[in-house]
Amino acid sequence: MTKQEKCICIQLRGAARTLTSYYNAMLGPVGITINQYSLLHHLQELGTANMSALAEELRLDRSTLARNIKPLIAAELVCDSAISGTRNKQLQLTEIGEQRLLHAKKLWKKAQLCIEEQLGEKRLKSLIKALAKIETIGGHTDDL
Amino acid sequence: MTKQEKCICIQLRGAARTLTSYYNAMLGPVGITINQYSLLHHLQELGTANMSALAEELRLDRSTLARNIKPLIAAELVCDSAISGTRNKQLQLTEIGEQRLLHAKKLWKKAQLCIEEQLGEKRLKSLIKALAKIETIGGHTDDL
DNA sequence: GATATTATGTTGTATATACACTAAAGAGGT
DNA sequence: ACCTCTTTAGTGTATATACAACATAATATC
Repeated sequence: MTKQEKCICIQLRGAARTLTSYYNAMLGPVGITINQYSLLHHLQELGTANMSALAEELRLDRSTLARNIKPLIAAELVCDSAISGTRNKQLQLTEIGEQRLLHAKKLWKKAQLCIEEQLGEKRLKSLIKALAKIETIGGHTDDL
Repeated sequence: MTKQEKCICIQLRGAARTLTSYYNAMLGPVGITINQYSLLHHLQELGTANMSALAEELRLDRSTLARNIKPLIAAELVCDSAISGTRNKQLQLTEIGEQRLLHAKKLWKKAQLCIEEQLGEKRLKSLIKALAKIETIGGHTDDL
């Protein structure tokens, strides 16, 4: 083997798809995706947040968040408790959202542990480090 | 540090987004995305292929490929040389497609090398291995 | 207080992705 | 030739993602 001829980006994207599919399958019984899980989880951490704050927390574009949050609001897992007439939203989990997240956490943990085992401690550590390094490319070195 | 509390899947997705954005920026001058680059590249390798074969090569759903290939056909980088009335497509690069890919390859190489350098040989190798391991999860152990 | 600037959220457009379904072409068996 | 089963491509729907543009609210500046 001479060089790494295959595109690192494409390989990374492929692995992300595969892993997403795995987590989604594990979360199937709760009826949310891993992406939605992440959104709910971060919102719970924040307690309350407007779109901008939540988007920043999730490292997503505001417009992306606006679209991702729609099905969650429709399913009443998230609500906006802002006073009418104000532009600044007050997003938070609903009761149903809290319960759903609680349930999801168990399944998430199972999935996470399973992947950790499959990878092994050493490979996991180096993976996390490599991913962190990649995140520093092309800009945002702001937080942390 | 006790455990890996952050979701591996979400971290992987984030890194994939970041890296995609980087490759896309590098490919900007050619006017194609890294995803489209991958499509063109694989199609060139195959020479000629129908949708199913190309989708399998790319590890994508046929319907995904159908959508991804549309802008490339519209831009006349890819064409279908099948006889009219036949269902089986004969996809291949056009002249423009070949030229564009040739140009893109140079920029891709630059991006790839830059990332390889940033990661370092050791981290790169372990990353590739971890990604390969992840790809074996949840199914397709068919090829290789 | 009026105006200029910024923050905030949404919409339009485009790519990326998959599952379920449909339509139609091909292949085989009788 | 006719019928069946499979292959092949495309559509509908849904999520995920970002950039550009916009409208309006909030804030700062004068």
